[in-house]
Amino acid sequence: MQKEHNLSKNQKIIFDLIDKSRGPMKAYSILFNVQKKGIKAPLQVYRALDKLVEIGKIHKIESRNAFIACQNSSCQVSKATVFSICESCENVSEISNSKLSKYLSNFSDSSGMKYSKYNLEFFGLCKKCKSK
Amino acid sequence: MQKEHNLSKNQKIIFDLIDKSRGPMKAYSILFNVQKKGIKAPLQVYRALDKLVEIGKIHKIESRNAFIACQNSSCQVSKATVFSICESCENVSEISNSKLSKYLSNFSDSSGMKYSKYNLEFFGLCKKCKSK
DNA sequence: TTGTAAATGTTATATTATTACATAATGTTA
DNA sequence: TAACATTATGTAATAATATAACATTTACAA
Ligand SMILES: [Zn+2]
Ligand SMILES: [Zn+2]
Ligand SMILES: [Zn+2]
Ligand SMILES: [Zn+2]
Repeated sequence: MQKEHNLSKNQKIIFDLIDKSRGPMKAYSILFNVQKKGIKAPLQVYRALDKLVEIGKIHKIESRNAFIACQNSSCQVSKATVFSICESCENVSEISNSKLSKYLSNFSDSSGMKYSKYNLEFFGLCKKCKSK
Repeated sequence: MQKEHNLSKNQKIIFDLIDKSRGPMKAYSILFNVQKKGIKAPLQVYRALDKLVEIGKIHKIESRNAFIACQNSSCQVSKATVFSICESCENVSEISNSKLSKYLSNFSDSSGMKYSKYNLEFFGLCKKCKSK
């Protein structure tokens, strides 16, 4: 049961844009695309992005400084994320592999650290790009 | 057997600084610290960083836009990295766990993607910060 | 309805990273 | 050694990413 978050006006505009986009979007590209809807300043974009990340509707692809809609309906928060990134065409997908997730969520080592969150990015060539 | 890379002047200055530092360093903090050694421009720093990452002497902590010396003598290139990051004190360590590395290096899914690289960042509280 | 938290609007600025172009050092091969 | 290619450097300008500070408004619960 996923908590229903009532997105605010700006949050909804920005989420819809990212959700419809084919790939990850960068903050200033988002800004450019929503200016006709009245969102004029970077900060308005970043605030919405922060909130959307916080509630798990989108994730940040750290190595790309870009944002993608959650492709995994069970992600309530962005605290256990795995992505595959094609280094040629820059296509990004969210991987949901329960065995991998379980393995990572249960990971612990001798450092005494308590891990509450992780982000994993796999890089390589997608099917299309491999065959070129 | 690790290939010996003869670092250039700037590469050496910047690697030594990062290597001596207690934690990850940011590019402009590096710049500030090496100005007395004649490195005056951001680009000089970024070029050295790029090279050092390429040969695996340092790694980039993507979520922090910061750079850390490789703590794992067998890392010849930055292509299979795992870090633990304390969200309170920002302490970062490179995790070298052969079981985990093997698991991740062998990971494949049904997407048809061939993975050649990964970066995993674990977040949590370190021992010290937990007990505060 | 009053208080509080969340969201918005706006301007300015900080931080991170790259482009473009010129020159110098290094290493390889003929 | 001469010629060539590769790698590294220097410098200036600018692009791209992200936050600080402050004023106001909206949503919503006590
Ligand atoms: Zn997700
Ligand atoms: Zn591809
Ligand atoms: Zn390493
Ligand atoms: Zn800590």
